[in-house]
Amino acid sequence: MQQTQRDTRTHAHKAGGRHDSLHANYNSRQPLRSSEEVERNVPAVAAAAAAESVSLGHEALPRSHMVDAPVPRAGICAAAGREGDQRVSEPWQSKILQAKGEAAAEWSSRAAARYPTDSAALALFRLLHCGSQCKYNLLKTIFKRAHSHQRSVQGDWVPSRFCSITLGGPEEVRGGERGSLSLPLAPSSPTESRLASSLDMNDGCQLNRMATLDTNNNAPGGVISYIGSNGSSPSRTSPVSLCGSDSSNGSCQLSSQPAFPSYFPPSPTGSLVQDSGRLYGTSSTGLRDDASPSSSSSSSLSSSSSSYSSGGSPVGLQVAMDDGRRISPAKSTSSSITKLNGMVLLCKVCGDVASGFHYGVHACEGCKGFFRRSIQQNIQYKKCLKNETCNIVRINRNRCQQCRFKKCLGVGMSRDAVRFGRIPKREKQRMLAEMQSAMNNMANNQLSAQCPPEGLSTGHQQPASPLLCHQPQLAPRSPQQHAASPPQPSPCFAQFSQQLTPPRSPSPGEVMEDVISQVSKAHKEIFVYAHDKLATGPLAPVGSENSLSWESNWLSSGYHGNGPCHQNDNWNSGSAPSNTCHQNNMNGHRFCPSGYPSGETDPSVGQGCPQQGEPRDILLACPMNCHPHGRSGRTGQEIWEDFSMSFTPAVREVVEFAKHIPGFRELTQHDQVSLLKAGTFEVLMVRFASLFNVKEQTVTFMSRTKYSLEELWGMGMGDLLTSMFEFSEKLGALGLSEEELGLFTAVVLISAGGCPWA
DNA sequence: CTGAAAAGGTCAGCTT
DNA sequence: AAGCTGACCTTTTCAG
Repeated sequence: MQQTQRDTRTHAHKAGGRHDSLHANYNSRQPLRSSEEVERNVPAVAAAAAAESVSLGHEALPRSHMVDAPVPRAGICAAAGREGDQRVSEPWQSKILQAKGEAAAEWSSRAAARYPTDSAALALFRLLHCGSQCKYNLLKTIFKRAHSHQRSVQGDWVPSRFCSITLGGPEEVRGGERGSLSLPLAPSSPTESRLASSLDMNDGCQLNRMATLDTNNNAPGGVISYIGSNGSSPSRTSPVSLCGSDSSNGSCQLSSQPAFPSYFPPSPTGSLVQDSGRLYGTSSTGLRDDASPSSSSSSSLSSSSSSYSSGGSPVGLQVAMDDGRRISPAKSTSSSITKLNGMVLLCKVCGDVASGFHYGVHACEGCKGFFRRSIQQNIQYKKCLKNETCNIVRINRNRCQQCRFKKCLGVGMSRDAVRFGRIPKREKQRMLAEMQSAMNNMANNQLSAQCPPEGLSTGHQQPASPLLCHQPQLAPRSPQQHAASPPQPSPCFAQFSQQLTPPRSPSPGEVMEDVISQVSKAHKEIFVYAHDKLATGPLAPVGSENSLSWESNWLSSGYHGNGPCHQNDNWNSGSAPSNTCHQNNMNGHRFCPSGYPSGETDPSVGQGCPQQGEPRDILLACPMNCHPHGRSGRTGQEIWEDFSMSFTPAVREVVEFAKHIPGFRELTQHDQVSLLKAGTFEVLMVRFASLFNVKEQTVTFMSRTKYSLEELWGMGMGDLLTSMFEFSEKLGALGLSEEELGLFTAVVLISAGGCPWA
């Protein structure tokens, strides 16, 4: 059959050229792009727009909404079977729950009305709002993706959420064939994960620079290899060079890039590039205006880069350095090597020399062809004999097709790039215009049927559509533009349109895979410390290299001991918070308490926040806080500022992550804020779990200081401390992969504030 | 218009 | 012998 197809294609090609072939180019498929088809993709596009804009960012989600508001009883409290913080006001709880109910109802009805066929967004809607069974199935899916190490999912764990995560008991369930695009796969084994984690530090887009490619080759050039699960795939997709021995050649040129990756493969989350640039006060250098992969792979990645004739395997490969040295390319002259600052980029799938940026990742010709054939011919590969744990490297990449394909998807190769090919820019704009128009119409219809969404305390005019309201983050547009012209596609938006859900009706499995893909990818890329701490199976020992890398990420991503280095940070723009009562709210969870030495009363209770001049009494026992005891010479307000700012990046990441959950941005801002208010703390609890060393009964803070249980009790950490230890133990015992943790986090966030399983 | 980059196509050689 | 791989090639798109 495959041969038949192949022959057909070949014949067609020979007879009438590529445009007559089965896989004719995009132009021949243009008729498929009807407005309805486009509209079906609106959720995905909206997600892209969400990625692009940051309406729920700083302006739209002021501190008063994010932190000051009392958070409903955290699921974490229930994690240990304890009562939640009774100080959380009932009115707030009911408000949140009501908001959630409204959100869910509206969400579901809206989704059902708009998208009669499954879309990525709808799939998640359904999963999260169609009832307990669906939720249960989702979580089963998560755990079916568990890897070969032992774990268990107790049958009744879902209803009580965290508290039901149990220890022990093997469950050997492997997921089926993956069908997602840009799906970051988890490392194939905990050992590999930990290894990768230990390597993949700081910038999350670590590259392994091998000084030489060939022991016989003294070329000082290097290879940029992606370090990942299998030693060749990255935890991130961003190639950032490390300083090498030939640093004079600019191998450190990228060292000024933010720790938060400034380069992502084309995907919805490609917007992170821009967002991160804004958030972390650094300019994004990885993308040109349209964020096309080409630019990211070559144009910007390596201003000094060049493609030159070479090819072949790393063995014997001759590397041309920037100084022009070139040593006898081993193979033909048509295959090129992708270089970055004089170093060779390797295939993310197998570690071979990458020939370019193919389907969203740097890949070799072999993997490119393999992936293309897999998609074009929809090949169902034989099941892996090794439980899908094959390590895909150059020398054995042909041994297991299933694992190779899985790896291709895992490192971010896009199915849609194969399906659609390259989409002309004008076509992207046309599609965007149609989508925008559709969104406008829907928004108008909604507005006519309901009251305008509750405005946030931003002072901005509330746009009708979440999609539209995100535009202010982009270049200002004239009223005429708003009224008449379709919006100029934002860079990442435009890029994402190239990877839309295909016009055909995807199978439910594919839809789910796409949703999972988006969520897990967002989780992987947004939470800068996700992959090296939490996603690698059992929790890494606190204080280990991993935990330091986690902290390094935080530190390098904008936070420093002396305060944040963010720019355009409207939450914590460097000014002293006029109202720091959010700490008291956090204190309500007794996790980040304003602890006071025993015998002293907490002056902040009922009186607002500590005033200047009383720093000696302030204890902020939160892992995020580098200086829980404060520092000499600092006023109480400054200490609170420190603490506030140390928390900001974490909260921001949660918000960013939420925006990347398919369909989340379809909610009204009110609902989004409600969910975030309810869920941010819970998500952070999940993330903090890795800082709790159950065995040693210690917690490692941002300051890299390890505190014992007794010390923490002394700081005023309450019952939540115990709960967190229990939760950390249970969560860690699951050994969730990064992908699983991402899905879990999404569920926690969207289900926050109450039991979602009821 | 041109060059670069990324897409799809081809087919000799390899593996099963 | 059939199927697969991947190096090489052609085509298409886009930025300058």
